[in-house]
Amino acid sequence: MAPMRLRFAPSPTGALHIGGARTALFNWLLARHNEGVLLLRIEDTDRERSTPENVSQILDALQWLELDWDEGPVFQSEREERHREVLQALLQGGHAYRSNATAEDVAAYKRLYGAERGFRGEATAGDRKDGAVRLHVPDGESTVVHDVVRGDTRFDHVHLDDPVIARADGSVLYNFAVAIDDLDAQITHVVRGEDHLSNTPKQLLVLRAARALGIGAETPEPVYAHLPLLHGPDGKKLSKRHGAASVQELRDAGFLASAVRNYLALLGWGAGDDATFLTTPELIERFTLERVSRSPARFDQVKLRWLDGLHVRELPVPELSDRLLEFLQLTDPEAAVAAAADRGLLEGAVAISQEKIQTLADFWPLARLFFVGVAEDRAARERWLGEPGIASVREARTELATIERFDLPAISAALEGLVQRQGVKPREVYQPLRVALAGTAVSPGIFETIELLGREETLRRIDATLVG
RNA sequence: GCCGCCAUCGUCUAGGGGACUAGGACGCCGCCCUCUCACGGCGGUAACACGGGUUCGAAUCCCGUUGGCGGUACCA
Repeated sequence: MAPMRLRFAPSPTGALHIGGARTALFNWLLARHNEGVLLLRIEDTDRERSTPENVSQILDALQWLELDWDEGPVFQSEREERHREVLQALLQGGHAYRSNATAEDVAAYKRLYGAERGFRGEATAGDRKDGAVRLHVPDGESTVVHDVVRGDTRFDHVHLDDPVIARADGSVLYNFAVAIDDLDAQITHVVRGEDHLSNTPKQLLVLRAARALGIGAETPEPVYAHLPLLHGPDGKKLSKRHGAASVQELRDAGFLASAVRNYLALLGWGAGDDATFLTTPELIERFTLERVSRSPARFDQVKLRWLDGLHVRELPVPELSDRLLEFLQLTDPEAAVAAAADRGLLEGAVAISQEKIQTLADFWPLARLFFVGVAEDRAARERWLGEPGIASVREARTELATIERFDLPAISAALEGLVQRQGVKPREVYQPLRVALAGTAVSPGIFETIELLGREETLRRIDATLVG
């Protein structure tokens, strides 16, 4: 059996949005699940908006998501010659024609014939070469789109305008380019957002006109699958307003790529049982088009945070440390330098912070005390370092200075003993100590923190507190 | 306006005529654990948009209404 051939075809009009990322992911999962081929095609026929910066943004986003492709990237703009060739064939074969009709003409037509009749242009007389190229839509017929997730949808031609497939200057438009490019690339499955469902009959019409002329006649029509759209938490179209709307923003907010893949896969697709935490190999193993749903989903960052926490906890410490370093380099270069200075310390801090963070962004506020010293938090000092707090820290210092081996069991035994002897609540001892060592009221476990800091540094910070 | 798609807890979803007094997850609330923050455990809150059919029986099938979204560009 011929391999499944899929494509992801973003238009570089800005950052890769979450919806686009989801489409890329589904194509990728499908390709990997079926051992097929994934083609990356950049749809840059819109010269105004397609900039090199936008292209690299998309490539960066895919790379970060760890979604690779097997062929391409193919730039649609580089296929101009082929497009003109097929366009000529369509023109000569009588499937398309030049029309001088302007937008105003079309509007006038609709006023005249009512909104239920699609626009049919007049072919420009003689051999004049000006005017846009329109595809001839056969009247009185209809085109049925067979869609794997939606079933059959019939589009009656009466309602369809003869679509403009090329500008007056001969450059082709989206619905033409897509059909020809998919045909030439022998794409077997077109998987994309539902916003393209209404475009599909036009593309099918282009495809069939070309095939009628013998162009790609041996290539079967692709199978279509239109994915439900993604909306913001308010049900409206996803935008910056909703927080992170692009892959870059997700990365900068400290999410793990594996968690983003996991979460995105759950939007419009379900494993069937109640599996929620799914590793990427599991996603590949279980993903099928048949389980894609038809209704739109909302992007909810709260659930993504939860899922990210699960993925953080699954990562081996060395790997999580690498991710953390990458993240800090991106968002806080100074912190990155400090964190990278001592690998052992970094991994120690990561190990005792791992189950307390949900995203990479949560790490530094919790563990900065190991790398850049005591923080300035007035409220924490006032709350915990009053008379009794200071007294308690002084007691703790004596304990910590005298234990033999400065390790976790000894430290916890010493401090627990102190709590018992003083007959106070544990927090009355631990919180002042925490503020003395971290400067803040939040840190990893106090015993673990002290052990990692080491006796010398622990006592030094305590002394600084007692003096100050 | 016209054409089309969609419609189960606040959110993601399971469900595809009787197994549904509708299941799971996130969130939220309460309790437990507890040195902070988290994690974890237990319990709770909460939905079949509405109206007609079809059927012995409908969340599941059909029609309509409403709502949301998409398309209707010499954008993609």
